[in-house]
Amino acid sequence: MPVNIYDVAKKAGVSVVTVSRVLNNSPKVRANNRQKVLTAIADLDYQPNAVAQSLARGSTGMVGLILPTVFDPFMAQVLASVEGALRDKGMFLVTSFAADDLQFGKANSVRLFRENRVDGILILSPLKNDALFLELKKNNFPFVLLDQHHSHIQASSVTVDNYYGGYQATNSLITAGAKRIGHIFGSGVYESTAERLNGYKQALLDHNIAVDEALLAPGDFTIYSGYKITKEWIIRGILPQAIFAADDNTAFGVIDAARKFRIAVPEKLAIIGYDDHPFASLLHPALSTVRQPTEELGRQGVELLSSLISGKIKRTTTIILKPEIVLRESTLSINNC
Amino acid sequence: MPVNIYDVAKKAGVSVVTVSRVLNNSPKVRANNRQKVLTAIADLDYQPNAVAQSLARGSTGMVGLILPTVFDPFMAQVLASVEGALRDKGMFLVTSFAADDLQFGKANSVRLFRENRVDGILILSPLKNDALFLELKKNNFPFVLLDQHHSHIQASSVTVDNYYGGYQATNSLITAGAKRIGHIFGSGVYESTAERLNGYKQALLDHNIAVDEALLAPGDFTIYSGYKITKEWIIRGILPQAIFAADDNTAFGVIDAARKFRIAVPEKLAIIGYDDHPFASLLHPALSTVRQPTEELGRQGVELLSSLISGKIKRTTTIILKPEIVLRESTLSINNC
DNA sequence: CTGAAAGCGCTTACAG
DNA sequence: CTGAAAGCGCTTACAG
Repeated sequence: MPVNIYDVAKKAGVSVVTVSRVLNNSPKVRANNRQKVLTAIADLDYQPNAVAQSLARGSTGMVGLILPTVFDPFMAQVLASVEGALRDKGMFLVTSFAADDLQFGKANSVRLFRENRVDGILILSPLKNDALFLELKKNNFPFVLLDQHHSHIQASSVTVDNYYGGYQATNSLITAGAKRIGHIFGSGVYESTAERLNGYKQALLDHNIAVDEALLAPGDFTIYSGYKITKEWIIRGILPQAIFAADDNTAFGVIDAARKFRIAVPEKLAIIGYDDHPFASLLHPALSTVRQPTEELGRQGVELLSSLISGKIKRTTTIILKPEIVLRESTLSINNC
Repeated sequence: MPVNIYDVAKKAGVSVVTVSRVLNNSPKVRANNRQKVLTAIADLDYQPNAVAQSLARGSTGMVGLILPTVFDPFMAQVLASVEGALRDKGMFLVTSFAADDLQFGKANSVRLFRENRVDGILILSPLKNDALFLELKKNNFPFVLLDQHHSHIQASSVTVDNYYGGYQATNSLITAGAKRIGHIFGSGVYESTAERLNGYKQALLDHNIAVDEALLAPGDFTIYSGYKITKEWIIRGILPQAIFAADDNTAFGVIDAARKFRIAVPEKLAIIGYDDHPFASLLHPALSTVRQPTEELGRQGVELLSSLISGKIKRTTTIILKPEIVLRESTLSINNC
């Protein structure tokens, strides 16, 4: 039923080879013939079959993105960025939400490359998955890690400097006038958690502020954890003047708790989050935060992967991006008495 | 380099036809031969090439999802649900964020099916795109509309009853004791806006409450629009006792404004939103809302599309799902004086 | 139950 | 500049 390359060739009065050449913009086609082919294509409303092209060429023009979830604004932003970058290249995106089931051999994400459905894979995950990485390496399949670097296994990656982000966030609190600064950090399994924490500590030390273990508490990137810990600090009477929250969700919880106990933000409690959640600038008080370069993360990831696929780059490449501080109402200035 | 079906056949001492049969679980293979093939597959770590299978079979095992954005929790939930449903079927998802550029012939989303990259397409969009629908129809390509129905063009769809949602939301406000109930509706371009509005009006009428045009205001599904309109109502001294917001974003804006003007929620102002945003249950006061059956929307969409692809269903099918009221703090009970 | 042959719709040397 | 032939890696009647 659908028209194929032979129909076009017949209609144009040339061979399929010539049609193929026109399709692929080969320069060595006589102008006259090119025109005949173009006309036939238009008349027949012909569109080449990508599956056949993929088989013949040995590449599909599709890229896989493996990510744990899309309910996190950071993940969603990178996803959108990756899709946009691929679209600009005329490529397609196959998404696989599969943080967990990677261990199974026939996992969706493993099939993705083992069955040659895509030309390369982007892995956006704060968690390491050695089984997947090894499988990729064993098959010599092009892949790039996003927001994660890996020391054990040679792998190209694009990451964001979490130490820098943690340092700058804390620094902005110090600049606002705070001396006692708490930090609610994220889940321990993520590397970013330790890196942001280290940045926090170093910023304090650089300003001769001793690290107070009582003002360090483990959150889990949820509103509730921010709420609970802040409430606890308030009740125990050790609420600091400022809090650096592991992410904006946590920060929203901190604000929620402060409001409940009628503690003025930022006058009595300054807060800075991380990620620049869509709500950060929209709710009151507007939340200061650390914006991650998600657009660039996605774009650079696609560029790097493309180079790996085309073979332009052979060796492992690492790109480190810097996050950006965004100051809003929640860190305006501390009332220091 | 990668091992193919001929390598397996040779190793197993059978023909590729037999290998293919084992791969496709054909019953007519002698147990002995099946075992030899299985062993060879395991030894060689063979995985069939999906591209070649697609070409030979005429189907790819991939489905496309076209959606405008992933930054909306409703969209994100449906996306996740679709991916899960496809995964369960062993199929893959190609995502295309393309609400706008559908008009162009070589748009990413059009190439998706014109180039036979997917077996069917799911369109999740509150906006009509006749050009795309017609193109799909013309090519006789299987597709299902999600959260949208179309009267002009015959198309299968899975939708959610917005009239019912609007009616129930308003009804819950009446039940809570409110008489003067405002409604901040969504963007006019969406059909859901008019449907929810109609549900709102009918609920009022059914309780002998006249519709007050002054308490109807156009929002645009943003926090800001909810904030601005509520503020205006407060300043003009016409703030109603309760507000049905077009979605949770709008509702968050309403709460934000109420807080700013120190109007107690829900005592002085009851609020119900729509969508059950992840934050709805986490911030204080917890927001009452209308939860859409996103999981089922995605699952049913995939099922319907599968039936269309396999040819089990030929004619246009419409499935209408009901949303569910979720009552929380923001509508607890009105202080009616 | 098994396999030789043809076919899916393209692209790519190769020869002219 | 052009096309006949082979090949990409599978599946599917068809004959045995």
